Amino acid sequence: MVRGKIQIKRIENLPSRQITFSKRRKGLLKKAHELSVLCDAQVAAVVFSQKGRLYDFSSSDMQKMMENYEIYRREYFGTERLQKRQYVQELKNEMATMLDKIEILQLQCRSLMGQDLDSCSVEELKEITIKIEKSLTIVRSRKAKLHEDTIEKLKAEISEEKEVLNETNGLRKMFEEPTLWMHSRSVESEKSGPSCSNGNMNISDVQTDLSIGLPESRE
Amino acid sequence: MVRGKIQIKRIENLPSRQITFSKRRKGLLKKAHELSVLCDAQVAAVVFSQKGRLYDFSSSDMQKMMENYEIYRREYFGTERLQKRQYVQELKNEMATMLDKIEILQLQCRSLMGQDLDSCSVEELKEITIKIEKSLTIVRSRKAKLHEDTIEKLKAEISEEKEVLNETNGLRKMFEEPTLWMHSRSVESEKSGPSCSNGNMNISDVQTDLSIGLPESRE
DNA sequence: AAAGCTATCTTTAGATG
DNA sequence: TCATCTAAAGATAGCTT
Repeated sequence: MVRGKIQIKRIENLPSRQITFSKRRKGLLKKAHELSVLCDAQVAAVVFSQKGRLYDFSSSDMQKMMENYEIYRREYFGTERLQKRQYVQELKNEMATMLDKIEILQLQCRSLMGQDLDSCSVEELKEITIKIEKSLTIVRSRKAKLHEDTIEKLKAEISEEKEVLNETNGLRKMFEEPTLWMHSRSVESEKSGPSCSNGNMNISDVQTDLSIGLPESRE
Repeated sequence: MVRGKIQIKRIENLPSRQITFSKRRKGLLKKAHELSVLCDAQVAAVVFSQKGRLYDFSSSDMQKMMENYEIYRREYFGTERLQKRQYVQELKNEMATMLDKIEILQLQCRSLMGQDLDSCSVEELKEITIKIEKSLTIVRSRKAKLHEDTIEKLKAEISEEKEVLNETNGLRKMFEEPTLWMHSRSVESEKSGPSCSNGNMNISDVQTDLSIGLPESRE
């Protein structure tokens, strides 16, 4: 029996829920009917079960009811149906604009592709020629730029490889002819600047001489 | 107090009816809410007072609810509104197609005008170049054709003028050196035939000699 | 007019058939 | 699944404030 009052939250037990649905649904529609009769009011109630079955009550024609609803909403919350008509109109306007745009673009494209020239005057043809030549210039310069970039990259790669090679050679020399390498190395570092991350520190700044005698000031 | 159970029929007493309306209306909407929560169902209730005031409850979007209702009932209802919605959908689809078209055309135009090339590979640039060069060829040949036509026309005009000039010169000569002219003219007319609109009548056919004496037959 | 009271009616949760 | 039962919960008619 009904011991405590139930809380209004989803009934998890499916059979219970179905039973309750059936009972309360019937109750709701009955109440709707009673309200409509007692108070001479327009009442509609619509219920969909979870399975999508429809149960409804309407004191008058449901369609009229819904139209009234929309009219009411239009007055208070903006002009839903009116807006819909305006909306359709706007869509159509937009489409007209788009059609124009498409036509213009198509003409432009065609003229750029040398189509539909029959109606063009010499002057117009000149203009088109100039346009196309400009495009050609732009595309060619872009292509040239790409080629240059590629060449630059390749050059960079090659010089890098050379450097690695030089270093390897240098190392080999260092072992094969130590004195000669030291000399060439110091000359090279004068040209290309410091190569250490430390900046001011340079191989040639490091005193590698062996001095014997009294200390002297270094500069 | 509540003596006997009430009968479900219109309450004639206005204040009573209004009070009952207020109370039962609240009750109905509450029940609708409870049903929707307890049974996880879609529930909507709409109530219009006699004065036309609206009170409603909907477990989900009322608009959707009504759409569902219409879909469910479309066998019984006319399909007017549904069709309208489909129409809007169709318009939207068409617009989407048009937008795509515009985009494609714009890209085409831009590429033909040498814009937006940053993302193009050398291969693509080559293709574009070829396209543009083709266009240029077409436009130039069209221009050349127009020029040729113009030249043709001018030539024709000139030769016509020349003819007129010749004729004028001829007339002048006729007056300046009649005999000489008559000779050359008759020779010429043998070649080119009659030039008068009258056909068989020719200037040289007109007897301009002054003859004195008896008439003689002419041939 | 709106809000509260309360006796009584109505609904309905849970059980049972 | 479905109807029926039952008592608590809930709704509310008529009243009061």
